[in-house]
Amino acid sequence: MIEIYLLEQLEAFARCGTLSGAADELHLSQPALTRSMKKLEELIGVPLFERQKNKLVLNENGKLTAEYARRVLEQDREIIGRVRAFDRQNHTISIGGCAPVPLGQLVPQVTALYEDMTVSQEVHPDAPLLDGLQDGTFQLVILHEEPADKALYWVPYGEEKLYIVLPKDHPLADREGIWLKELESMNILLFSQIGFWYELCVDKIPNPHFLLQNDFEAFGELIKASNLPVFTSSYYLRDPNIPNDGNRVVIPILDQEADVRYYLACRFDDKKRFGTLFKRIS
Amino acid sequence: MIEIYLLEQLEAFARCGTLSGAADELHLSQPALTRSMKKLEELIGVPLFERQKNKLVLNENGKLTAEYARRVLEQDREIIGRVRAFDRQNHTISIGGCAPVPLGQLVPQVTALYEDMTVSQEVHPDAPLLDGLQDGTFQLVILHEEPADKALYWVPYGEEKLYIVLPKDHPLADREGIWLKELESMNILLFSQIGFWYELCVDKIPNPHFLLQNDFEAFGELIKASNLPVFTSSYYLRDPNIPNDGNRVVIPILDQEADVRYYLACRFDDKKRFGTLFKRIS
DNA sequence: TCGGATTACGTGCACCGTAATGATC
DNA sequence: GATCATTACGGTGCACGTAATCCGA
Repeated sequence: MIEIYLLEQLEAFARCGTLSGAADELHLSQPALTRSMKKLEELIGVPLFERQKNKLVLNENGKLTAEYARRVLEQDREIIGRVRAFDRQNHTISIGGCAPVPLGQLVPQVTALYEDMTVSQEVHPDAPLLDGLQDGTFQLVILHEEPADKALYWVPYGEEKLYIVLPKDHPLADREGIWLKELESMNILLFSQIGFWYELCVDKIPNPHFLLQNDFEAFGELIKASNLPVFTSSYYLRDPNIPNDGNRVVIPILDQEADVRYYLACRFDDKKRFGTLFKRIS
Repeated sequence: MIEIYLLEQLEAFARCGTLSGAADELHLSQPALTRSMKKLEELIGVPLFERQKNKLVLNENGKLTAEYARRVLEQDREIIGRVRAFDRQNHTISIGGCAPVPLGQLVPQVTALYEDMTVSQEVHPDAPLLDGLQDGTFQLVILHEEPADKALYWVPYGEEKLYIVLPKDHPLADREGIWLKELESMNILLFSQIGFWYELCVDKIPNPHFLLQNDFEAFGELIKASNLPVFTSSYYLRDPNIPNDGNRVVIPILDQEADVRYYLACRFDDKKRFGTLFKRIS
C-alpha cells in the first residue's frame, strides 16, 4: 500500500514544481523528498518523472498519480472532520423555535433532562424549522402552527398572546382591544429578537415605524425613559419583575394571529429518545 | 494526517470483530493493534470504541470511521493499478483487424517502426473494432468496409479475394467461377481463425458443413491427406510455400463480398502519431 | 556562484514483537 | 485453561537530517 505521507509529498511536489520548494513547504529536507519520490516510483513500478540533469519533472504517469493522490488525500483529510462532526452531533441537541419565549422555557428543561448533552438553540420561521427537522439540523422544534407532516410527532406547548402597551394619553388608550391595522404609521418600540412576531407585525401593520432595539437591557431602559408604545405578551405580563409604572395601559391585540398556540415537534424516529421530555411537558 | 496503515488495521478489526483476529490476518501482534487503535482515537479526537473489560467493540463513531477507511483504502489501492495500466497503455499499440491476413502483414511493420512499443493484435468484426477505436481499446484497426466516421483517418490497405480449392474429380471442378450458394451442404475444410470470412461463409452458404480446424499445422496436413474442398485466398496463392499438388483446382468465388478491400484506420487525433506508418504504406 | 537534485552516512523515533498481567468465559 | 485486551520493555527498520558532490543557469 502507498502510505499517505508519500502521496502528500508527491502532491506538494506537483504543486511546487521543484523538490526544494516542496521540501520547504513540508518542512522537510530535499534528500527526504528525493528518496520518497524514488520509493513511490519503485512502489508503483513505472517511471513517474523525467529526470533531467538538474531538474525533476512529472511525466504523464506522474501527473496522473498526483491527480489520484489529491483525491485520496482529500478523502483522508475529510475523515477527521466528518467523524468529529458526527460525534458532536450525537452529543448536542439542536432546538429551533419560531419565537424566543417558548424556546427560553424549553432549553432549561432539556438541559436538565439530558445532562451529558450540549443544547443549542436557534430562532427561525416555521418552514426552515420543519426542513431542519428533516435534514438533521434540529432534533426539536417549536412551531406556532400544527405540523401536518405525518413523519413528525408533536404535543401542544403553551400559548402566547400579544398586547400593546400605550401611554395613558394616547388616543387609543381607552380601547378594550386594538387591531394591528389600527397601528398604522405609529412609532413603536420593538425588541428585534422576537421571531415570527416580527413578520406578523410587518404583515399586519400598514406603513410600520418600528424603533428596533437589539439589546434587551437597553430596550428596557428605553421603555422606562420614554412613553412610546411597545408590544408585550401574556408571558411578560405574568412576570412580576416588569412593573407597570402606571403611566401606560395594556391593551390586547384583537387579530386572530396574535393569539398563538405553540407546538413542540420532533421526528417520529426520535419520539422514544425524547419520551421523558414529552412526559414532563404534558 | 491519518496514515494508510492505521486505516488498514481499523478496517481489518471492523471485519474481524476482535483485535486478535485482525492481528492474525495482518500478520501483526495484538499489542500492535491495541496501540494503533489508541493512536487512531487520539488522532481523530473522539472515542471510536466501547471498551468492555475483555472486549473491544466499535461504537457509532468507529463504524463511521471504518466506513470512510474502506473508501480511502480502495482509492489508495486503485492508484497502483490505474497508473500501471495507463503506463502500459502508453507503451503498447493495440491493433484490431477483421481478418488475420492483413493483420499479419501490418504487425511486423508496426513493430519495426515503433521499437520501444509492445504491439498486440486481436481479430474482431468491424463494429467492435470501431467501438474499440473510440474507447481506446485499439489504436489501429483494419476494416473491410470504408469507415464513414469523420473522426477517423484511414487509408486503403490492400485487397484479398476468396477462392475455393476443389478436387479435380469434383462436379464443379471445371467451372470458371462458383457462387457461395452453390456450395450448399458441401463438406469444406475450414481454418477457424479467419475473422469476418467465417461470418461471410456462414451467411452465404446454405446448410454449411464446415470441418473446423484450430491448428494451422494440422489444417495443412488435413489438406494434403484428404481431397476435401478448402477455401484459400489471393494471399495464399501468391505464397510459393503452399504448392499445388496437381490434384486440386483453384476456382474463384464470384460473390461480390468475396472480393475485399481492406482499410487501415486510426482516430484523427492519432494521425500524426502514426504518420510515418501511413507514409510507408502508401 | 547560486539553486536544484542526488548520494553517502549517521541517527532517532515510531512501530513492532515478546513477555507479563488482568479479565472474562 | 482458553481467549482476548492491555501494559511494560526492548529492538529495529526506516524515514529523516546533515554534509558532500554534481550539474546547469
